Amino acid sequence: MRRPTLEEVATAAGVSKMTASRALRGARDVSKDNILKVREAAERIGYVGNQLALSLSAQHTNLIGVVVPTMSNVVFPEVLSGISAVLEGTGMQAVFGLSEYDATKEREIIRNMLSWRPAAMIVTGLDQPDDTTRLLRQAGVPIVQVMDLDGEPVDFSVGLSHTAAGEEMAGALIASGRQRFGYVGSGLGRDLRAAKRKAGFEAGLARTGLRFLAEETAPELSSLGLGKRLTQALLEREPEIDCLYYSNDDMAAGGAFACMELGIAVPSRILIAGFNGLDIAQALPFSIATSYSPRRQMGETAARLALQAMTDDRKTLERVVAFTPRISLAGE
Amino acid sequence: MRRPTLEEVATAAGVSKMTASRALRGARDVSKDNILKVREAAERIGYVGNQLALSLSAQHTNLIGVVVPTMSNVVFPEVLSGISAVLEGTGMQAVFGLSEYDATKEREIIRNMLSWRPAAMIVTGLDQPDDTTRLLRQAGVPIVQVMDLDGEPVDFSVGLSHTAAGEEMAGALIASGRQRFGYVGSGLGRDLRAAKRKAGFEAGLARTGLRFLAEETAPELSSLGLGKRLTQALLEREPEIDCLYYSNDDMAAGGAFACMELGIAVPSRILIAGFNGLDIAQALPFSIATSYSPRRQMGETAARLALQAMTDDRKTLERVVAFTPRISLAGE
DNA sequence: TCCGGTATCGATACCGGTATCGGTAACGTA
DNA sequence: TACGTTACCGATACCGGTATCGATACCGGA
Repeated sequence: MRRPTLEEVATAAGVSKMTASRALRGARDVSKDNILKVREAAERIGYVGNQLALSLSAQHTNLIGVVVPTMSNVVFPEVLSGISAVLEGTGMQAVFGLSEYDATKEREIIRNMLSWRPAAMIVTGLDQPDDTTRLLRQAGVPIVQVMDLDGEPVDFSVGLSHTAAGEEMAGALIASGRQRFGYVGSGLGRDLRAAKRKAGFEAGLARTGLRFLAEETAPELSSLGLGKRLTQALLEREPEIDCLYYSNDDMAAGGAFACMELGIAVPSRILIAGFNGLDIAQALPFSIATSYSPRRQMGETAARLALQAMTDDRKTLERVVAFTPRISLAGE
Repeated sequence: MRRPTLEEVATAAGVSKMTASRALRGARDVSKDNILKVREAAERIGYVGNQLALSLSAQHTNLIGVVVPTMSNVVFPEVLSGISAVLEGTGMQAVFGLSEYDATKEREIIRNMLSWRPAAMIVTGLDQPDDTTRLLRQAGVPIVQVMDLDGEPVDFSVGLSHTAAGEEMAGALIASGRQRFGYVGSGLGRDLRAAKRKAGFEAGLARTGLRFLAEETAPELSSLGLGKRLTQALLEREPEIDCLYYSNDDMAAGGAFACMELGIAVPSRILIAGFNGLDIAQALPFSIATSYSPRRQMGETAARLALQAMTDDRKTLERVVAFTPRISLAGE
């Protein structure tokens, strides 16, 4: 049971394939009579056009390839959401792929996507290995690298500097009087942006001669549960801490829960600082510090940039779109 | 600057297109010498195969279309994650689409995807309008409907009964001694599964002659912040409530935060019940009730089923894969 | 020397659309 | 009547791969 082809629609309508094609596309040079006949025939036999043939013939697709590392951190679904919203109604279609923070897997996904001849690609981060970068460069379509700024983009980058974000958070926390810092992290080594924030934070501490008095990290990806466990472990080892920096808000919220269970006042006794500005950081009944990252907006901007680069002259577009995360210490 | 074609690789290697094709695919009937020459040429000029031509020729693709309503509820990213994991290494590629809980948008996405001739489709829920169902049925490929069971699947359904889940939660809460119930919901009218849970819960209450004493709902999608606001509003109107049922765990956790701020003991004074069994329901420093839904597992099962139905005889496969959510009142 | 088998290669057709271009019919006008 | 214009239609080529099948070269054995 094969799907009906345009040829079959044409036969059913008693016209040629070419006339049927024109009729369905609303092209000119078709009589009203035939338009009706073809539409009716197509409807009747349930014809659905074949993008494979169309795209092969037209030498381009309406596909935009999007690669993100994971879905288990809400920021990426939000980026996808922003991309999807901008593409809505443009006739473009996003194709998603998950790299699981694995460079090899990422390259295979990108190669796979490129074999579909997408009109543009949006990938996460700037830290791809050289062979992946070459692949992207040779694709001959606009490449937008999203989420990060610390590095050199293939074509365009849309994001924020995680190094700077970490450093500024450190500065703000020191300015607020904190002195004994600890770090709780997850998935370092894989999550390069979290690692950049940590490095930036440490640089910020170093400016006033400070450093982390304790660290607790795990290779797993971030989660509330992990943040809670690692925080408990860290506070047991080093109870004198007065400020904890986390790899992100999920971990930080978990840490906040740990403090609640231990009866530790937040933020008076221990200040908890994360990254992202998730919903949870605001809804919590007490304040935790965070940097608001405009995830959805970055997705939207990346998609818009990709669309522009497809049509406009690429040279006239800004190569780098920088966002600055707003730091909040007070939970608002 | 067009991408190089197989023809160009062949010319560069000094062989015919056909030999080049065979060499790159590792097919037989090519000399070792030519294999090397073609591989080298392809590598040198950065050849990437063209899936459009391949799939058009082969009359099938390696695409699996996946449609979910939103990314702003973590359960869907998790389903996607499960699908993606199962497809990993099978050569199949997932293509995602977001319907935003809009039936018209959903139909357009499905039509769009079908025009790419996917090898299977995975869509959310069983409540598509008739024209969408017809579209799916006529596609001639395996259709897996995921997340829900209350309805008749086109081919296969993988999920749980939300009606039953609501009803059972009501029973469990009544059995635990609660009597004055309230409901806090979001996105009803759009989120049909949340509506089913509510209806089931009400049926469960009705069995012992009970009903919701107060409801607070909003058309927006669920979020922690919304759950918090609606809970505050509801408790102001109806402070005598001793149990609140929520459309899901996001909302419930928001409600829990609202109670904390109001100094209301949870669960002793008010029991809070959600749905999904999210991470947050466990990490919270006090217990909230929830039904654990195996989101990732449903995604995995749906993907596996799609793969099987593509190869095996469809008739031998179970049409319905049912999961039963485990209810937890105690936060574990 | 001749023959069958094996290894290797390439010409051709085809997948299902659309661009292109030439053809036909109808009509108005000189 | 002859001709140009307009409206409409369809045959053909092409996009970039692979399946198929026939061709060629080489080898060993009779």
